[in-house]
Amino acid sequence: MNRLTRDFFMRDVLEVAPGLLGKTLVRKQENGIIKKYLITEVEAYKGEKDLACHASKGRTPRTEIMYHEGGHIYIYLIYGMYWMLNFVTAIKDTPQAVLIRGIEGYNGPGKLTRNLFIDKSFYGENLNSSGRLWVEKGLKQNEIKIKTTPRIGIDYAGEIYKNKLWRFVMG
DNA sequence: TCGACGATTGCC
DNA sequence: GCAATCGTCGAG
Repeated sequence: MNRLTRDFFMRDVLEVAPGLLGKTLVRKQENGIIKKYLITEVEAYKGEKDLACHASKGRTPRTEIMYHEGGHIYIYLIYGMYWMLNFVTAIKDTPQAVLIRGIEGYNGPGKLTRNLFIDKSFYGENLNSSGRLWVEKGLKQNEIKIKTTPRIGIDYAGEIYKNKLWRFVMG
């Protein structure tokens, strides 16, 4: 079995996020067909101090899952139209998540979820046990070049956090 | 209850 | 450049 285990996601988000580049996102559709995509672009959102992180506003019904242990799926709707796919990281009570921004073939977090038919119903599912979405090994870490940049669309996050190089792109 | 706003996208 | 479109959250 190539599925990444709980331990992979139980680390700090700044380790997990770049570690997800080159890994394989696996989606099993309702008709049983399995599709696999290399992960090419991610962003890290780290804790209540990170003003770009939804958890900066504390524990709410929406952010609740980020306070659980790594490996859970955090999904939310943005601009009334697009579902954003995130993976919770680290141990319990440290709200962190990785936004999956791009996979091979689809660039853009909204287009990605639309094409893979991922929506609110995935909220709270666990990548260790889900029968329809998980992550597997992919490229070897030494085969990958990683570029870092500031995160997209978070100008409101204040000078410190909007400039953090927490977007990771493969290639 | 109400209003403001957003980790985006695609069209003008 | 800007509208689409609606769940979430804090204020009233």
